[in-house]
Amino acid sequence: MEQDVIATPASAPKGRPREFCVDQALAEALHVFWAKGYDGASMTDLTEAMGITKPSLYAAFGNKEALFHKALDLYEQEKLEYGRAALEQPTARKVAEYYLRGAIDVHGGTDDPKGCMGLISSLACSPEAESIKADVVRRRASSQRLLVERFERAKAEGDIPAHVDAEGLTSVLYALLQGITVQAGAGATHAELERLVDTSMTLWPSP
Amino acid sequence: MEQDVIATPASAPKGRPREFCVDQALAEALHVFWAKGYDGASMTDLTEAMGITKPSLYAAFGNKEALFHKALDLYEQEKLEYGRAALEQPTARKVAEYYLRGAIDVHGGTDDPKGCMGLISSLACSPEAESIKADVVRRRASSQRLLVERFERAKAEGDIPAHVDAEGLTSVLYALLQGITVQAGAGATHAELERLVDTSMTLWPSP
DNA sequence: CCTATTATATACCGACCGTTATGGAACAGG
DNA sequence: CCTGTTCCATAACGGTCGGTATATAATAGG
Repeated sequence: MEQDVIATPASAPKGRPREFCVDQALAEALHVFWAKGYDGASMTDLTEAMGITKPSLYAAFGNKEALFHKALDLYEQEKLEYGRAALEQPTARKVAEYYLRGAIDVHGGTDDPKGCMGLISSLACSPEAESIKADVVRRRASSQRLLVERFERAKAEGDIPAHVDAEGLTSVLYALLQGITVQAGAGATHAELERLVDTSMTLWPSP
Repeated sequence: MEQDVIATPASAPKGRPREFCVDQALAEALHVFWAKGYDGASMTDLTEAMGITKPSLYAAFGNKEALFHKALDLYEQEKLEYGRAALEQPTARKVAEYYLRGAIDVHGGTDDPKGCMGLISSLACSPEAESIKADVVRRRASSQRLLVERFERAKAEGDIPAHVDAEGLTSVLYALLQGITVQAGAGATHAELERLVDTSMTLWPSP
Protein backbone atom coordinates (compact mmCIF):
# COMPACT_ATOMS: atom_id res chain seq x y z
CA MET A 1 0.00 0.00 0.00
CA GLU A 2 2.83 2.35 0.77
CA GLN A 3 5.12 1.21 -1.96
CA ASP A 4 4.14 4.28 -3.93
CA VAL A 5 3.68 2.62 -7.27
CA ILE A 6 3.75 5.67 -9.47
CA ALA A 7 1.91 3.97 -12.35
CA THR A 8 4.99 2.52 -14.00
CA PRO A 9 4.56 3.96 -17.48
CA ALA A 10 5.41 0.89 -19.52
CA SER A 11 4.42 -1.41 -16.70
CA ALA A 12 6.53 -4.49 -16.11
CA PRO A 13 5.11 -7.37 -18.13
CA LYS A 14 4.86 -10.31 -15.85
CA GLY A 15 4.13 -13.38 -17.93
CA ARG A 16 5.22 -14.63 -21.31
CA PRO A 17 5.50 -11.75 -23.79
CA ARG A 18 3.20 -11.79 -26.78
CA GLU A 19 4.81 -12.65 -30.07
CA PHE A 20 2.93 -10.29 -32.35
CA CYS A 21 2.33 -6.57 -32.68
CA VAL A 22 -1.22 -5.65 -31.72
CA ASP A 23 -1.34 -2.58 -33.95
CA GLN A 24 -0.10 -4.46 -36.96
CA ALA A 25 -2.53 -7.29 -36.36
CA LEU A 26 -5.35 -4.76 -36.09
CA ALA A 27 -4.29 -3.21 -39.37
CA GLU A 28 -4.49 -6.60 -41.04
CA ALA A 29 -7.90 -7.21 -39.52
CA LEU A 30 -9.06 -3.86 -40.84
CA HIS A 31 -7.99 -4.91 -44.31
CA VAL A 32 -10.03 -8.10 -44.09
CA PHE A 33 -13.15 -6.39 -42.73
CA TRP A 34 -12.82 -3.72 -45.38
CA ALA A 35 -12.64 -6.22 -48.17
CA LYS A 36 -15.26 -8.68 -46.95
CA GLY A 37 -17.54 -6.83 -44.55
CA TYR A 38 -18.35 -7.86 -41.03
CA ASP A 39 -20.30 -10.99 -41.81
CA GLY A 40 -18.17 -11.96 -44.76
CA ALA A 41 -14.99 -11.96 -42.71
CA SER A 42 -14.70 -15.23 -40.85
CA MET A 43 -12.52 -15.80 -37.82
CA THR A 44 -10.36 -18.01 -39.99
CA ASP A 45 -9.96 -15.22 -42.55
CA LEU A 46 -9.00 -12.85 -39.78
CA THR A 47 -6.56 -15.06 -37.89
CA GLU A 48 -4.80 -16.11 -41.07
CA ALA A 49 -4.37 -12.52 -42.21
CA MET A 50 -3.30 -11.39 -38.76
CA GLY A 51 -0.85 -14.26 -38.41
CA ILE A 52 -2.14 -15.29 -35.00
CA THR A 53 -4.31 -18.03 -33.58
CA LYS A 54 -7.85 -17.69 -32.37
CA PRO A 55 -7.13 -17.75 -28.64
CA SER A 56 -4.55 -15.00 -29.16
CA LEU A 57 -7.13 -12.94 -30.97
CA TYR A 58 -9.69 -13.38 -28.24
CA ALA A 59 -7.16 -12.57 -25.54
CA ALA A 60 -6.00 -9.41 -27.29
CA PHE A 61 -9.25 -8.05 -28.72
CA GLY A 62 -12.15 -9.66 -26.88
CA ASN A 63 -14.25 -11.10 -29.68
CA LYS A 64 -15.11 -10.55 -33.31
CA GLU A 65 -17.41 -7.63 -32.70
CA ALA A 66 -14.98 -5.81 -30.41
CA LEU A 67 -12.27 -6.36 -32.99
CA PHE A 68 -14.48 -4.84 -35.63
CA HIS A 69 -15.18 -1.72 -33.62
CA LYS A 70 -11.46 -1.24 -33.04
CA ALA A 71 -10.81 -1.76 -36.72
CA LEU A 72 -13.49 0.81 -37.51
CA ASP A 73 -11.81 3.25 -35.15
CA LEU A 74 -8.55 2.77 -36.99
CA TYR A 75 -10.31 3.14 -40.32
CA GLU A 76 -11.85 6.45 -39.38
CA GLN A 77 -8.67 7.67 -37.84
CA GLU A 78 -6.42 6.77 -40.76
CA LYS A 79 -8.64 6.83 -43.79
CA LEU A 80 -11.36 9.34 -43.05
CA GLU A 81 -9.06 11.92 -41.54
CA TYR A 82 -9.29 13.84 -44.79
CA GLY A 83 -12.86 14.70 -43.78
CA ARG A 84 -11.59 16.95 -41.01
CA ALA A 85 -9.15 18.61 -43.37
CA ALA A 86 -11.96 19.15 -45.85
CA LEU A 87 -13.98 21.19 -43.36
CA GLU A 88 -11.12 23.65 -43.07
CA GLN A 89 -11.06 24.54 -46.72
CA PRO A 90 -11.74 28.22 -47.32
CA THR A 91 -14.87 27.95 -49.46
CA ALA A 92 -17.84 25.61 -49.59
CA ARG A 93 -16.89 24.64 -53.12
CA LYS A 94 -13.44 23.64 -52.01
CA VAL A 95 -14.83 21.75 -49.06
CA ALA A 96 -16.98 19.71 -51.41
CA GLU A 97 -14.22 19.12 -53.90
CA TYR A 98 -11.79 18.11 -51.17
CA TYR A 99 -14.35 15.63 -49.90
CA LEU A 100 -15.08 14.12 -53.26
CA ARG A 101 -11.47 13.83 -54.45
CA GLY A 102 -10.51 12.44 -51.08
CA ALA A 103 -13.14 9.76 -51.45
CA ILE A 104 -11.64 8.74 -54.77
CA ASP A 105 -8.19 8.48 -53.25
CA VAL A 106 -9.30 6.42 -50.28
CA HIS A 107 -11.96 4.21 -51.85
CA GLY A 108 -10.78 3.93 -55.40
CA GLY A 109 -7.10 3.36 -54.71
CA THR A 110 -5.09 0.31 -55.60
CA ASP A 111 -3.46 -0.52 -52.27
CA ASP A 112 -6.59 -0.85 -50.18
CA PRO A 113 -9.83 -2.69 -50.91
CA LYS A 114 -12.27 -0.88 -53.17
CA GLY A 115 -15.33 0.72 -51.64
CA CYS A 116 -16.15 2.09 -48.24
CA MET A 117 -15.78 -0.10 -45.19
CA GLY A 118 -18.56 1.67 -43.35
CA LEU A 119 -20.95 1.35 -46.22
CA ILE A 120 -20.13 -2.30 -46.76
CA SER A 121 -20.64 -3.12 -43.13
CA SER A 122 -23.77 -1.03 -42.67
CA LEU A 123 -25.56 -2.95 -45.40
CA ALA A 124 -24.71 -6.48 -44.40
CA CYS A 125 -27.50 -7.07 -41.97
CA SER A 126 -27.19 -10.37 -40.24
CA PRO A 127 -29.25 -10.25 -37.06
CA GLU A 128 -26.18 -10.09 -34.85
CA ALA A 129 -24.73 -7.23 -36.86
CA GLU A 130 -27.40 -4.75 -35.89
CA SER A 131 -25.12 -3.04 -33.41
CA ILE A 132 -22.47 -2.81 -36.10
CA LYS A 133 -24.91 -1.08 -38.38
CA ALA A 134 -26.03 1.25 -35.62
CA ASP A 135 -22.45 2.19 -34.87
CA VAL A 136 -21.73 3.08 -38.49
CA VAL A 137 -24.93 5.06 -38.85
CA ARG A 138 -24.19 6.99 -35.67
CA ARG A 139 -20.68 7.90 -36.78
CA ARG A 140 -21.99 8.98 -40.15
CA ALA A 141 -24.63 11.22 -38.59
CA SER A 142 -22.13 13.03 -36.42
CA SER A 143 -19.80 13.77 -39.31
CA GLN A 144 -22.74 14.86 -41.42
CA ARG A 145 -23.74 17.36 -38.75
CA LEU A 146 -20.34 19.00 -38.94
CA LEU A 147 -20.81 19.40 -42.65
CA VAL A 148 -24.19 21.07 -42.24
CA GLU A 149 -22.65 23.57 -39.85
CA ARG A 150 -19.85 24.24 -42.31
CA PHE A 151 -22.33 25.01 -45.06
CA GLU A 152 -24.40 27.20 -42.78
CA ARG A 153 -21.27 29.20 -42.17
CA ALA A 154 -20.60 29.32 -45.90
CA LYS A 155 -24.04 30.79 -46.46
CA ALA A 156 -23.39 33.43 -43.82
CA GLU A 157 -20.14 34.24 -45.56
CA GLY A 158 -21.93 34.57 -48.88
CA ASP A 159 -20.05 31.58 -50.10
CA ILE A 160 -23.10 29.85 -51.45
CA PRO A 161 -26.37 31.53 -52.42
CA ALA A 162 -28.81 32.26 -49.61
CA HIS A 163 -31.61 30.30 -51.23
CA VAL A 164 -29.69 27.04 -51.00
CA ASP A 165 -30.71 24.61 -48.28
CA ALA A 166 -27.58 23.75 -46.29
CA GLU A 167 -29.00 20.52 -44.99
CA GLY A 168 -30.19 19.47 -48.42
CA LEU A 169 -26.82 20.34 -49.88
CA THR A 170 -25.12 18.18 -47.27
CA SER A 171 -27.37 15.27 -48.14
CA VAL A 172 -26.53 15.74 -51.79
CA LEU A 173 -22.81 15.81 -51.11
CA TYR A 174 -23.12 12.73 -48.95
CA ALA A 175 -25.12 10.97 -51.62
CA LEU A 176 -22.37 11.73 -54.12
CA LEU A 177 -19.79 10.40 -51.69
CA GLN A 178 -21.77 7.24 -51.18
CA GLY A 179 -22.28 6.87 -54.90
CA ILE A 180 -18.54 7.20 -55.44
CA THR A 181 -17.77 4.46 -52.97
CA VAL A 182 -20.47 2.21 -54.41
CA GLN A 183 -19.18 2.66 -57.93
CA ALA A 184 -15.60 2.24 -56.79
CA GLY A 185 -16.58 -1.01 -55.11
CA ALA A 186 -18.30 -2.13 -58.29
CA GLY A 187 -15.11 -1.69 -60.27
CA ALA A 188 -15.28 1.84 -61.66
CA THR A 189 -11.92 3.16 -62.84
CA HIS A 190 -10.11 6.12 -61.39
CA ALA A 191 -10.84 8.06 -64.58
CA GLU A 192 -14.57 7.38 -64.41
CA LEU A 193 -14.72 8.53 -60.81
CA GLU A 194 -12.84 11.70 -61.63
CA ARG A 195 -15.27 12.36 -64.42
CA LEU A 196 -18.06 12.01 -61.90
CA VAL A 197 -16.42 14.53 -59.59
CA ASP A 198 -15.58 16.94 -62.41
CA THR A 199 -19.19 16.96 -63.52
CA SER A 200 -20.41 17.34 -59.96
CA MET A 201 -18.26 20.41 -59.56
CA THR A 202 -19.73 22.01 -62.67
CA LEU A 203 -23.14 21.67 -61.00
CA TRP A 204 -22.02 23.12 -57.68
CA PRO A 205 -23.75 26.43 -56.89
CA SER A 206 -21.69 29.53 -57.53
CA PRO A 207 -21.79 32.34 -54.99
CA MET B 1 -45.10 -40.96 -82.77
CA GLU B 2 -48.10 -40.29 -84.93
CA GLN B 3 -50.36 -39.23 -82.12
CA ASP B 4 -49.83 -35.64 -83.18
CA VAL B 5 -49.32 -34.18 -79.75
CA ILE B 6 -49.94 -30.56 -80.51
CA ALA B 7 -48.01 -29.28 -77.51
CA THR B 8 -50.89 -29.33 -75.09
CA PRO B 9 -50.81 -25.71 -73.93
CA ALA B 10 -51.28 -26.23 -70.22
CA SER B 11 -49.78 -29.68 -70.41
CA ALA B 12 -51.35 -32.43 -68.34
CA PRO B 13 -49.65 -32.59 -64.96
CA LYS B 14 -48.82 -36.20 -64.34
CA GLY B 15 -47.88 -36.57 -60.69
CA ARG B 16 -49.03 -35.06 -57.45
CA PRO B 17 -49.90 -31.38 -57.92
CA ARG B 18 -47.87 -28.84 -55.98
CA GLU B 19 -49.60 -27.23 -53.09
CA PHE B 20 -48.21 -23.71 -53.35
CA CYS B 21 -48.12 -20.93 -55.91
CA VAL B 22 -44.66 -20.54 -57.39
CA ASP B 23 -45.09 -16.86 -58.18
CA GLN B 24 -46.28 -16.03 -54.72
CA ALA B 25 -43.47 -18.00 -53.12
CA LEU B 26 -40.99 -16.14 -55.30
CA ALA B 27 -42.46 -12.83 -54.21
CA GLU B 28 -41.96 -13.82 -50.59
CA ALA B 29 -38.39 -14.88 -51.32
CA LEU B 30 -37.75 -11.51 -52.97
CA HIS B 31 -38.92 -9.80 -49.83
CA VAL B 32 -36.48 -11.78 -47.71
CA PHE B 33 -33.51 -11.24 -50.04
CA TRP B 34 -34.35 -7.56 -50.24
CA ALA B 35 -34.41 -7.17 -46.48
CA LYS B 36 -31.42 -9.36 -45.62
CA GLY B 37 -29.24 -9.59 -48.71
CA TYR B 38 -28.06 -12.77 -50.35
CA ASP B 39 -25.79 -13.99 -47.60
CA GLY B 40 -27.97 -12.74 -44.80
CA ALA B 41 -30.97 -14.68 -46.02
CA SER B 42 -30.73 -18.26 -44.80
CA MET B 43 -32.59 -21.18 -46.29
CA THR B 44 -34.60 -21.31 -43.10
CA ASP B 45 -35.55 -17.64 -43.46
CA LEU B 46 -36.59 -18.27 -47.02
CA THR B 47 -38.59 -21.46 -46.54
CA GLU B 48 -40.44 -20.04 -43.55
CA ALA B 49 -41.38 -16.88 -45.42
CA MET B 50 -42.35 -18.84 -48.51
CA GLY B 51 -44.38 -21.33 -46.52
CA ILE B 52 -42.74 -24.35 -48.10
CA THR B 53 -40.13 -26.93 -47.13
CA LYS B 54 -36.58 -27.09 -48.38
CA PRO B 55 -37.07 -29.99 -50.80
CA SER B 56 -39.98 -28.14 -52.37
CA LEU B 57 -37.83 -25.06 -52.78
CA TYR B 58 -35.04 -27.02 -54.40
CA ALA B 59 -37.47 -28.83 -56.70
CA ALA B 60 -39.12 -25.61 -57.81
CA PHE B 61 -36.18 -23.20 -58.01
CA GLY B 62 -32.98 -25.24 -58.18
CA ASN B 63 -30.90 -23.83 -55.35
CA LYS B 64 -30.40 -20.68 -53.36
CA GLU B 65 -28.44 -18.88 -56.06
CA ALA B 66 -30.94 -19.69 -58.81
CA LEU B 67 -33.74 -18.53 -56.53
CA PHE B 68 -31.91 -15.27 -56.00
CA HIS B 69 -31.48 -14.61 -59.70
CA LYS B 70 -35.20 -15.22 -60.26
CA ALA B 71 -36.02 -12.93 -57.37
CA LEU B 72 -33.76 -10.29 -58.88
CA ASP B 73 -35.58 -10.66 -62.19
CA LEU B 74 -38.86 -10.06 -60.43
CA TYR B 75 -37.40 -7.09 -58.56
CA GLU B 76 -36.22 -5.39 -61.73
CA GLN B 77 -39.45 -6.16 -63.49
CA GLU B 78 -41.74 -4.89 -60.74
CA LYS B 79 -39.73 -2.31 -58.86
CA LEU B 80 -37.31 -0.83 -61.38
CA GLU B 81 -39.83 -0.53 -64.16
CA TYR B 82 -40.03 3.18 -63.41
CA GLY B 83 -36.55 3.49 -64.92
CA ARG B 84 -37.92 2.77 -68.35
CA ALA B 85 -40.69 5.29 -67.88
CA ALA B 86 -38.13 7.85 -66.76
CA LEU B 87 -36.25 7.62 -70.06
CA GLU B 88 -39.37 8.65 -71.92
CA GLN B 89 -39.76 11.94 -70.12
CA PRO B 90 -39.60 14.92 -72.49
CA THR B 91 -36.58 16.71 -71.01
CA ALA B 92 -33.36 15.63 -69.36
CA ARG B 93 -34.35 17.46 -66.22
CA LYS B 94 -37.61 15.56 -66.03
CA VAL B 95 -35.80 12.30 -66.70
CA ALA B 96 -33.55 12.96 -63.75
CA GLU B 97 -36.35 14.06 -61.47
CA TYR B 98 -38.47 11.06 -62.43
CA TYR B 99 -35.56 8.80 -61.59
CA LEU B 100 -34.85 10.39 -58.25
CA ARG B 101 -38.44 10.61 -57.05
CA GLY B 102 -39.04 7.08 -58.23
CA ALA B 103 -36.10 5.92 -56.15
CA ILE B 104 -37.65 7.49 -53.08
CA ASP B 105 -40.95 5.76 -53.71
CA VAL B 106 -39.41 2.34 -54.25
CA HIS B 107 -36.59 2.36 -51.72
CA GLY B 108 -37.95 4.66 -49.06
CA GLY B 109 -41.47 3.30 -48.92
CA THR B 110 -43.13 1.66 -45.96
CA ASP B 111 -44.45 -1.57 -47.48
CA ASP B 112 -41.17 -2.92 -48.81
CA PRO B 113 -37.76 -3.17 -47.14
CA LYS B 114 -35.72 0.00 -47.09
CA GLY B 115 -32.81 0.35 -49.44
CA CYS B 116 -31.94 -1.15 -52.80
CA MET B 117 -31.85 -4.89 -53.18
CA GLY B 118 -29.23 -4.73 -55.91
CA LEU B 119 -26.98 -2.50 -53.89
CA ILE B 120 -27.34 -4.62 -50.78
CA SER B 121 -26.52 -7.77 -52.65
CA SER B 122 -23.67 -6.32 -54.68
CA LEU B 123 -21.82 -5.39 -51.51
CA ALA B 124 -22.26 -8.54 -49.48
CA CYS B 125 -19.21 -10.31 -50.76
CA SER B 126 -18.97 -13.84 -49.54
CA PRO B 127 -16.70 -15.78 -51.88
CA GLU B 128 -19.60 -17.74 -53.35
CA ALA B 129 -21.54 -14.55 -53.99
CA GLU B 130 -19.15 -13.28 -56.64
CA SER B 131 -21.49 -14.29 -59.43
CA ILE B 132 -24.32 -12.51 -57.62
CA LYS B 133 -22.25 -9.36 -57.55
CA ALA B 134 -21.29 -9.73 -61.19
CA ASP B 135 -24.92 -10.14 -62.18
CA VAL B 136 -25.97 -6.97 -60.36
CA VAL B 137 -23.07 -4.99 -61.79
CA ARG B 138 -23.88 -6.17 -65.30
CA ARG B 139 -27.53 -5.20 -65.04
CA ARG B 140 -26.59 -1.82 -63.66
CA ALA B 141 -24.16 -1.14 -66.50
CA SER B 142 -26.75 -1.87 -69.16
CA SER B 143 -29.30 0.45 -67.63
CA GLN B 144 -26.65 3.10 -67.20
CA ARG B 145 -25.84 2.91 -70.90
CA LEU B 146 -29.44 3.71 -71.78
CA LEU B 147 -29.23 6.78 -69.61
CA VAL B 148 -26.07 8.01 -71.31
CA GLU B 149 -27.78 7.70 -74.67
CA ARG B 150 -30.77 9.60 -73.36
CA PHE B 151 -28.57 12.47 -72.22
CA GLU B 152 -26.66 12.49 -75.49
CA ARG B 153 -29.99 12.97 -77.20
CA ALA B 154 -30.88 15.71 -74.73
CA LYS B 155 -27.69 17.53 -75.65
CA ALA B 156 -28.52 17.24 -79.32
CA GLU B 157 -31.95 18.65 -78.57
CA GLY B 158 -30.41 21.56 -76.69
CA ASP B 159 -31.96 20.25 -73.55
CA ILE B 160 -28.80 20.49 -71.53
CA PRO B 161 -25.82 22.74 -72.31
CA ALA B 162 -23.33 21.45 -74.87
CA HIS B 163 -20.40 21.71 -72.50
CA VAL B 164 -21.88 19.12 -70.12
CA ASP B 165 -20.40 15.63 -70.22
CA ALA B 166 -23.28 13.22 -70.74
CA GLU B 167 -21.38 10.28 -69.31
CA GLY B 168 -20.28 12.26 -66.30
CA LEU B 169 -23.80 13.50 -65.77
CA THR B 170 -25.06 9.94 -65.85
CA SER B 171 -22.53 8.93 -63.23
CA VAL B 172 -23.61 11.84 -61.09
CA LEU B 173 -27.27 10.91 -61.37
CA TYR B 174 -26.45 7.32 -60.57
CA ALA B 175 -24.40 8.36 -57.58
CA LEU B 176 -27.36 10.37 -56.32
CA LEU B 177 -29.61 7.36 -56.82
CA GLN B 178 -27.21 5.15 -54.94
CA GLY B 179 -26.88 7.71 -52.20
CA ILE B 180 -30.66 7.86 -51.87
CA THR B 181 -30.93 4.11 -51.48
CA VAL B 182 -28.06 4.04 -48.99
CA GLN B 183 -29.59 6.78 -46.88
CA ALA B 184 -33.01 5.19 -47.14
CA GLY B 185 -31.54 1.93 -45.93
CA ALA B 186 -29.88 3.75 -43.06
CA GLY B 187 -33.20 5.09 -41.88
CA ALA B 188 -33.57 8.48 -43.55
CA THR B 189 -37.12 9.80 -43.54
CA HIS B 190 -39.19 10.47 -46.60
CA ALA B 191 -38.90 14.20 -45.96
CA GLU B 192 -35.11 14.08 -45.76
CA LEU B 193 -34.90 12.21 -49.03
CA GLU B 194 -37.23 14.67 -50.72
CA ARG B 195 -35.06 17.49 -49.47
CA LEU B 196 -32.11 15.75 -51.05
CA VAL B 197 -33.91 15.50 -54.38
CA ASP B 198 -35.21 19.06 -54.22
CA THR B 199 -31.71 20.38 -53.69
CA SER B 200 -30.34 18.14 -56.43
CA MET B 201 -32.83 19.61 -58.85
CA THR B 202 -31.75 23.15 -58.03
CA LEU B 203 -28.25 22.12 -59.09
CA TRP B 204 -29.35 20.49 -62.31
CA PRO B 205 -28.02 22.32 -65.39
CA SER B 206 -30.48 24.60 -67.13
CA PRO B 207 -30.57 24.60 -70.91
C1' DC C 1 -56.43 -51.95 -58.66
C1' DC C 2 -51.80 -51.17 -60.25
C1' DT C 3 -47.97 -48.62 -61.80
C1' DA C 4 -45.55 -44.39 -62.91
C1' DT C 5 -44.74 -39.88 -61.70
C1' DT C 6 -44.42 -35.87 -58.96
C1' DA C 7 -44.76 -33.28 -54.43
C1' DT C 8 -44.38 -33.28 -49.56
C1' DA C 9 -42.38 -34.24 -44.84
C1' DT C 10 -38.74 -35.73 -41.82
C1' DA C 11 -34.52 -36.45 -40.78
C1' DC C 12 -29.95 -36.16 -41.80
C1' DC C 13 -25.31 -34.91 -44.14
C1' DG C 14 -20.53 -32.77 -44.03
C1' DA C 15 -18.66 -28.19 -43.65
C1' DC C 16 -18.02 -24.18 -41.43
C1' DC C 17 -19.37 -20.69 -37.94
C1' DG C 18 -17.77 -18.05 -33.47
C1' DT C 19 -16.02 -19.40 -29.20
C1' DT C 20 -13.55 -21.83 -25.53
C1' DA C 21 -11.27 -25.59 -22.63
C1' DT C 22 -6.85 -27.79 -22.11
C1' DG C 23 -2.00 -28.30 -21.81
C1' DG C 24 2.47 -26.78 -22.56
C1' DA C 25 5.98 -22.87 -23.32
C1' DA C 26 8.18 -18.49 -21.98
C1' DC C 27 8.94 -14.94 -18.92
C1' DA C 28 9.38 -12.36 -13.72
C1' DG C 29 10.12 -12.51 -8.92
C1' DG C 30 11.45 -15.20 -4.89
C1' DC D 1 14.90 -24.28 -8.68
C1' DC D 2 10.15 -23.14 -7.84
C1' DT D 3 5.82 -20.50 -8.29
C1' DG D 4 2.81 -17.44 -10.51
C1' DT D 5 1.42 -15.38 -14.54
C1' DT D 6 0.75 -14.70 -19.28
C1' DC D 7 0.83 -16.35 -23.94
C1' DC D 8 0.76 -19.91 -27.69
C1' DA D 9 -0.98 -24.20 -30.02
C1' DT D 10 -4.26 -27.94 -30.60
C1' DA D 11 -8.45 -29.61 -30.46
C1' DA D 12 -12.87 -29.53 -29.46
C1' DC D 13 -17.61 -27.40 -28.38
C1' DG D 14 -22.64 -26.57 -29.80
C1' DG D 15 -24.92 -24.39 -33.52
C1' DT D 16 -26.09 -23.15 -38.13
C1' DC D 17 -25.13 -23.26 -42.93
C1' DG D 18 -26.66 -25.00 -47.86
C1' DG D 19 -28.08 -29.17 -49.66
C1' DT D 20 -30.18 -34.22 -49.83
C1' DA D 21 -31.60 -39.23 -49.02
C1' DT D 22 -35.53 -41.55 -47.78
C1' DA D 23 -40.11 -42.56 -47.21
C1' DT D 24 -44.90 -41.32 -47.86
C1' DA D 25 -48.97 -38.93 -50.00
C1' DA D 26 -51.49 -37.54 -54.10
C1' DT D 27 -52.51 -37.47 -58.83
C1' DA D 28 -52.81 -39.63 -64.04
C1' DG D 29 -53.10 -43.29 -67.15
C1' DG D 30 -53.56 -48.21 -67.98
